[in-house]
Amino acid sequence: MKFASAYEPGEYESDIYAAWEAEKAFQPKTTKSRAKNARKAAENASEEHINPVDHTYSIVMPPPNANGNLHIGHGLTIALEDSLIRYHRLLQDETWYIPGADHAGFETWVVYERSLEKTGHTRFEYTRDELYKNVWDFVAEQRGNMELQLRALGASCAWDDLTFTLDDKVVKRVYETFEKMWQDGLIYRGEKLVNYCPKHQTAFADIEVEHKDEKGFLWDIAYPLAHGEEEIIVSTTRPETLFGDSAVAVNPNDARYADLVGQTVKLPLSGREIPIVADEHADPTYGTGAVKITPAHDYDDFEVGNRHDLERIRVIDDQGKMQNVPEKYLGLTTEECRKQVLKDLKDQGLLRDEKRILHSVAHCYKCDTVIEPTLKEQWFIDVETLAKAAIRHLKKGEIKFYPENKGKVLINYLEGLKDWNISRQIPWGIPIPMFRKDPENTDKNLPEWIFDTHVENQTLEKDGVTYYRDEDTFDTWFSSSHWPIVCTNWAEGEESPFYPLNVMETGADILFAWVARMIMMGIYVTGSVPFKEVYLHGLVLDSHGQKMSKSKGNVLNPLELVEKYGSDAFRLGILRGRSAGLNQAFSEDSVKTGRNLCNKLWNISRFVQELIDTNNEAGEGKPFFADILPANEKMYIPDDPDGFARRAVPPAVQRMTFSRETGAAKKVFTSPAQPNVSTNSMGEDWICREITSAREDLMAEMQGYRFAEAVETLHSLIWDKYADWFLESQKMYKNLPLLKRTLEDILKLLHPFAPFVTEAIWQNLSWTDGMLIDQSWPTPLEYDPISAENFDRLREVVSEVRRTYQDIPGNKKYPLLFGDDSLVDDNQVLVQKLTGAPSVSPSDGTPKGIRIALANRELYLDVDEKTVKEYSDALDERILAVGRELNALNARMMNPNYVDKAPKHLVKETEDAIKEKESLIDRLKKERDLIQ
RNA sequence: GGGUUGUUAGCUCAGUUGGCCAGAGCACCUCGUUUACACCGAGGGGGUCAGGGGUUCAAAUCCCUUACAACCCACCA
Repeated sequence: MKFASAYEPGEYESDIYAAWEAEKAFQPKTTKSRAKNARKAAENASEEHINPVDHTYSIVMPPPNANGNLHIGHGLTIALEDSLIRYHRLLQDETWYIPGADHAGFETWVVYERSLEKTGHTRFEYTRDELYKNVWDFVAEQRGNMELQLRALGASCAWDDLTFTLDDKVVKRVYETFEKMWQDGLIYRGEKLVNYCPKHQTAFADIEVEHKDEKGFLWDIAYPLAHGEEEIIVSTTRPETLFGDSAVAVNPNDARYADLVGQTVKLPLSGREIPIVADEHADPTYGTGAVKITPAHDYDDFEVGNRHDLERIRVIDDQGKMQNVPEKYLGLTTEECRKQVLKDLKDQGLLRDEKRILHSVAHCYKCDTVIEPTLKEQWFIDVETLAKAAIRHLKKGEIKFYPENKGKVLINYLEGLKDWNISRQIPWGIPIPMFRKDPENTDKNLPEWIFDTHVENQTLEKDGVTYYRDEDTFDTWFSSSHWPIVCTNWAEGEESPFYPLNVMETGADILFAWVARMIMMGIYVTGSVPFKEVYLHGLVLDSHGQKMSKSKGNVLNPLELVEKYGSDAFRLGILRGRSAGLNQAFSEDSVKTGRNLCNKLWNISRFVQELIDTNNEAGEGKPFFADILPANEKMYIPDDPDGFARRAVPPAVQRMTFSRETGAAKKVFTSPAQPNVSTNSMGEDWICREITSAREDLMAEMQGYRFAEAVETLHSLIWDKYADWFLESQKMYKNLPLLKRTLEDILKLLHPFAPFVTEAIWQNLSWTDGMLIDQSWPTPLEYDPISAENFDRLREVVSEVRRTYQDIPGNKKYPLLFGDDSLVDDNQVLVQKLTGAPSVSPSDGTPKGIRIALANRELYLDVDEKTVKEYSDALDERILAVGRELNALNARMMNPNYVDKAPKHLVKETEDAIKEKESLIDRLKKERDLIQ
C-alpha cells in the first residue's frame, strides 16, 4: 500500500514543485529568450516528438513587490492565473506564464526611509546615486521571499524569464518610449499644481491621493476695498494661504457684487492690492459668494488664475513651511500659520464668521499627511492622443472585459483623463533621462532640455555647454504600463507570438492606474492592444464582508493557510463562490472544504489503486514517489548574492526516474496514451457520460472565466458522482481499465485547480507514466447513452429505497421484493449493495409490506403489518405532496395559451409528468387502502 | 452631481441568451460504521429570489419604480 490513509500536503508539495521546476515543465518551448535552446532541441529530437506550436497562450503576472510578502490578493491572483495556465498547458497550448518582481518605487522607498530613520539618518545626508545604491542593496536582502511564496502557491511560471521592473530591458524600453513621446511632442515640462506630500517630499498622480471627508471650518474674512470704506467678505477654509491670493472672485451673475468687479481690495495682514474679478467658479449660494483666489495652492484657483492671467505666488515651500510672507509668519508650518493668521484677523476685527463644515481633504495614501497642492515644475504626458486611441480600440471591442461593464467604466474614465504627471521626487526608481541647460548660460538658441540616456552621469557636456541631469525618477506606473511589451520581449518589426497577451488578470482596483495605462502604452508603442481579454478580480474580504486590515486584526495570510491545509486547498477555497469584479467574503471554512475535496480524491485514488492491486497481475509498478524524494530535502534556498540566481537542482530530483528528458525538448503527448476502454455495466456508461459532460462544462466555464462554477463542477463530479455512485458500483462490478482511465481523466480535469494533490496521486499510482503536468486534456469517453440513463433510473430506485428505510420507524432494514421489474431483476446484487437491503428477491406476485413510491416500479419492502401501520402517516404525507405537484401540472395544461404557445417539447414533458404522477398517486392510494 | 455594483436558504455565494418541483458549500436535524475516506456514509428540514408595478403562455432572469448596502470619479472657496 503506497497511499497513506489521509493526504498530507506538506509531505509532497515542495518536492513536487521542485520536480516540475527541475524538469523545466513551466518553460515554453519557444520564446525569444530561449530560441537558441529550441533550435538545438529540434536538431536533437526526432520530429514526431516536437509538436508544432499551433496556439500560444501567455499571461504576465502582475509583479508583486520584490520587497514584500504576498497577501491574500496575490493568493487569488495566482489561483486564477495558474489555473488558466495549467488548463491551457493541458490543452497543449504553448503556455508562457511570465513572473515578475516590482521595485515598487514609492512603497519600497517608504519602507527604506523608515529603516533609515531608525538608524538616525535622513535621506538628505546622501546623494541621489548613493541612495539608489542603498535601496538596491536593501531590496536585494529582502527579495527572494516573495518568489518562495509564489512557489508555495504552485505558480507554474517560467522562472527563467522573471522580469524585475528595474531590469535593463525595462529601462531601455521605457527610455525608448519616452524619447519617442518627447519627439512626438507628447511630453512637456510644466509648472502645474501637483499633489505634493510635504512629508515624503514628492508629487503624486491624482489617482494616488486619498480623499477623506473631514470636519473643518469655513471662515468669513473681510477684505477692505482699496479705495473707499466698503469691504468684501470672502469665505475660505484655508486662511493661511491669503498671502498667496491674487484676486477675489465673484460670480458674474451675482447682483450683490456686480458693481465691485474691477475694483481692488487690500489684502489683510499684508496690504498688497489685488483685483476683484468675475468668474463662474464663484458659487453665489456658497458662503458669502465671494472667494479668494490662490492660484499656486488650489486646483480651481489655478484655473481661475489662467483665465484672468493672475500671478502665482507660492507661499508654502517644499517642506510645508511658509515662504514669501511677512516676516512674522515666515517659516511657520501651515498649521501654525493658520492659527496666527486667524488670531491676527480677529484682533483687527476682520474675522466675521466661523462655521463648522464637512469637506473632503486630500491625504497621502501612505502617510496620511495632508496633500498640499503645490506649484511645481514636472514632466507631464499630454494624454489626449493616447486616451483617444485607447477609446477607439476599446469601442471597437478589441478587448473583452470580465466583468463586461468594466470596459464602459474604463472608456468613461479615459474620456475625462487629465494630463499625467510622471515625475517623482524619490531616488528609488528609473531616472528621467533629461538634462537641463546650465542656468548661467543664457544662450536662447540652445534647447532648455536635452534627452540623453546616460543617466549614470550627473552632468553632460554638449557643444561646450554643461547640462545637469534632472534628479527626478519616473512614476512607477509609467514603466509598468510597458509590462506586457517588456515581458514578452516585443520588438519592432519582429514576430511576437506571445504579444498581445491572451489575458490580463489583475485587481479591479487598479483598472485605471494600470490597465488603462497598459492599453494606452501598448497601442502607442506597438500599435495594437496589449491583451485580448481582461479579467478583473475584486477584493478578498473577511468572512463578514469586511475589508481586511491590520488594525481590525482580520487579515488572513495565504501562506499560513497553505501551511495548514495545503496549497490546493487554498486555491480551491479562494476560488469558491467568487466571481469577476466583485468584492467578496472569504473564510477559512472554504479552504477546509477544499482540503476535504483533496483528501476525498486521495482516498478515491487509494481505493482504485487497491482494486487494481488486488485484482490485477501483481508485481510491476514503479517506485513510490515519497520513497524517492525524502521529505526533509527542501528546495529553493536563496543562495545567491543578487537574489535572483537559479536554484540548484536538488539531488533527490535528479534521482527521479521520469521518462522525460530535462530541457527544452519537451516531449509532448500528442495522442493520448490512454488504454482502450470499454464499458461493461450501466454504472460505467453513466460515469463516462458524467465525466464527458463535466469536461464540456469545464471547457465552457474556463472559456468564460467562471472559476467558481468550474470548481463546483469538479467537486460534484468527484464527490457526488465518481465516489458516491461509480466507485460504489465498482465494488460489485470491476472494470480495471476503465477505473484507470476515468481516474486519470479526473486527475487531469482537476489538475489546473489542485496541481499538487493530482500530481502526487499521479506519481503514486502504479500504472501512470511521466508527470501529470505534461499530459494532455482528456478526450471524450464513449458510452451507451441508454445504459447510462438506466443507471439514472437505478439511482432513483436506490435513493427511494434508502429514503423509505429512513422513514420507517425503527432503524431496521427490510428485505426488498421486486415484481415485474427487469431493471432491479438484472441488478439484484448492485441494488442490495447500494441500499444495504438484507436481501433482494422476486416477490410471489401479491403486493405486501410497503410499496416503494416510484411510478412504473413494482417494489416492496417486506415489512410486518404492525410497522406498516406505523408508516401510514408518512405515506399520507407522500400522497398529499404528489397531489400538490399534480395539481400544479394540471393547472398549466388547463391554460390554453400554454398549450398553444409554449414549445412543443415542454408541453410534452408536462403531459408525461402528469401521467407519471397520476400513476404514482394511484399506486400509493391503493397501498394505503391495503393498509387500512 | 456623474458612473458602477449588489440585495436569492442561518452564513458565503451560483443561477450563461426568460422554460423541468430555485442550486452549491458551510451550518443545522436524524440515522449509520458496509472493500477507500469521520477531512466519512445515508436521509432530511430550511427560500412568496429586498418591496411594488409592467411585458409574457411562462420572470430570480427583461422593463419601470421604491428602499437598503457598497464602490469609483468629479466637486466641496
